[in-house]
Amino acid sequence: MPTNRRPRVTIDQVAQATGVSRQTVSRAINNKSEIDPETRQRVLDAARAMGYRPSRFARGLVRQDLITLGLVIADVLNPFFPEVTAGVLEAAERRGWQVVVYNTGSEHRKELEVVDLLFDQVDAGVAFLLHHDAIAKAAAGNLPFVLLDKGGRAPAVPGVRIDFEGGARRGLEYLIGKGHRRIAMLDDEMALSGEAPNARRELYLRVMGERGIPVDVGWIQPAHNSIDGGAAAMERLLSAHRDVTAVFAYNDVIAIGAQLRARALGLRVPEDCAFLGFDGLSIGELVEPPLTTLHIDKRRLGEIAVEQAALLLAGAGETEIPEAVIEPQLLIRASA
Amino acid sequence: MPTNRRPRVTIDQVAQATGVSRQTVSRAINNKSEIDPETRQRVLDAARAMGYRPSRFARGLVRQDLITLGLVIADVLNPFFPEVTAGVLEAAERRGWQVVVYNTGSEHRKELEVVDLLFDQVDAGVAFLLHHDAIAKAAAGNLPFVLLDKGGRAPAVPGVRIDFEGGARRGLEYLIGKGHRRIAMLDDEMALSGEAPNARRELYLRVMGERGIPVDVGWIQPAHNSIDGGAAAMERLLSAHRDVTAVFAYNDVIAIGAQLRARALGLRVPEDCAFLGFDGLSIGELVEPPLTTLHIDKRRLGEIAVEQAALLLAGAGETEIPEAVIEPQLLIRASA
DNA sequence: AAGGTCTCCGTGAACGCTCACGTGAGCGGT
DNA sequence: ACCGCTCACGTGAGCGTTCACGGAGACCTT
Repeated sequence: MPTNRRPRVTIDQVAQATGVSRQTVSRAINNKSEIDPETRQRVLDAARAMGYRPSRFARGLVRQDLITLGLVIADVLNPFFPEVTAGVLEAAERRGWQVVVYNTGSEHRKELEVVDLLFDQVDAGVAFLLHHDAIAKAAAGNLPFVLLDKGGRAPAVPGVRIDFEGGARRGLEYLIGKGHRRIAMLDDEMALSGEAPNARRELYLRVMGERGIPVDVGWIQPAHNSIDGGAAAMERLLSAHRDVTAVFAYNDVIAIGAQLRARALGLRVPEDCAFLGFDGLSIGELVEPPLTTLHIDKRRLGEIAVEQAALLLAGAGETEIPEAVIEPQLLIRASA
Repeated sequence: MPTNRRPRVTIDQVAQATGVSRQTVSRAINNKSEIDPETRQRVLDAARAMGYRPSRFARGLVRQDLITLGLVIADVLNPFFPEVTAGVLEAAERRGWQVVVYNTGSEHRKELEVVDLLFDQVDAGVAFLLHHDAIAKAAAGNLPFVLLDKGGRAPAVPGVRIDFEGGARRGLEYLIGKGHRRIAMLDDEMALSGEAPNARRELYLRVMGERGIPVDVGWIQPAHNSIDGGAAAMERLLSAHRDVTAVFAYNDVIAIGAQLRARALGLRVPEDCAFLGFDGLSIGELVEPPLTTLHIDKRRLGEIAVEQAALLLAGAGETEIPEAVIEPQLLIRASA
């Protein structure tokens, strides 16, 4: 259905129509000097009338300074990503780069596809990638490439590491310190299927072990990464283990869904059951009671990644990139 | 601090290093036939070793089919925009377009800047623009250009119109039908400063007039477009007019902030004061009680805009673009 | 009148790639 | 020995710009 493209109007055609050379047209279009004001206007008028627009390809070919950054995220609709995006956009703008955005939904096929695209379309990439082979593929090509959230995995790839271990530990110890013993975990079903080790669940098991608190397997519920997913998981959890006193969620979105459902089912928060999220999304302030969570500076995360990409682009070796770690901070609101 | 860029490795250099012609290198890189498997491997290895990556400019110059869409939004952090973005991204991906995103914060200077950038960097633009001159500038250039949310203003520019009048009327009449008479409005301070006529406020005044309900000027409070802004505006409103029974907000974000603050100040919702938002954001479900609102299909909005851009790109005149209107639907949750 | 400056404009060349060809080597069939 | 075919590869041209020049004329200056 898309009709055939209209043919491109070139600078030469404008030149011919105006009776000048292409260089003069170029001068007019780019607002340069060495051109008679009247001629400039004539050219501009003709250009507009003919629908002329310079080819960014031809331009980019000759002036090598236009940089495009590829930003790969999992889900625009998850509030986590817009915040990272804000950081990336800002840092990129400061450098005069433009940013093209790709959404993968963490689907395996899509991730691989996007990595391929990246090589063709951008000068550097900054990405959330879940699947091993997509990461490997991205790292293998010779495109400056930075991983947002590189878990313990993929040490060879430059990127920002979020210290999930430290964060989860702080959170769990806070819960335990408050006297909780029956602490359930609502895990991301994706992270569960992914090949990457899940730092949050591992830490959960480890800390519980350290404190000598027995963990019932039923306490770990996989949840779809969404409000509804969290709600459904909570309902499953409750039907089997009504006695849990605290819930540690994979992230805020799941935590919020869970807390909402728990309240709908008549539980008091935090008296009957406390909730602890992860990410520090601002929407955590909207629910009642406001969600206690491990806050990640997502904006900074995006900025750092761009800085690293800039270093890579400037010719730094992958080993020269300084390690960057983001430390989640316990943000006590009221749900736990 | 950014070191000097490393020079670009060209196809000819790879060719020379491998002892073949550039065409053969091209065949290897692009996975084409008419090449010996062993040669291909040799070339690929050399390319990787030398850090070769084809120039997207040179490529784009010869094959004319790569399309880049520019998406201009006001604020990534406002949940309204990610939803639109999702629609745009999806529609663009279906067409094999890539999308570059610009954030303006609705700042006048930034809007003008971004419009300039657009002309250089993309093949078509889809934008939220608040300021008149930015819109005019965008429309004047000969870049296929579509306005997301074209208010009654700018009839010459193609774009999607959101029927704020119809929506606001439905919402207001619902409130009035519920018996409310002292209905305040929390308006966007930006839209107030902007030159564009504010359909929501106008409708508010008109409908109130039609129903013979006198409006106190103090009932209209400007609010910064954020949760906190809504909260602050609500507090101002309450300190002057404690007797309002309903609040009609410019959008959900402001409504949520207002409702949160009202509850914090001891008001019961909706008994003491009802709240009506605009946009239909999913975060409206998180607050207590869930926010009643005029729901806009934001995803569809993005999709339609891309469709129109595609039409324009295919050579359709601006007048041939079918009018698209999005109708806000009253979504009754519990806050009103 | 000769020289010098300024203003305005045009001409190759180059950017890095792909496309449409052209070519030579190898091989089987007659 | 010839034709014809396939396979692997190379060559010229062209995509649409900008950059570094070069040059013609107008206008001063001495």
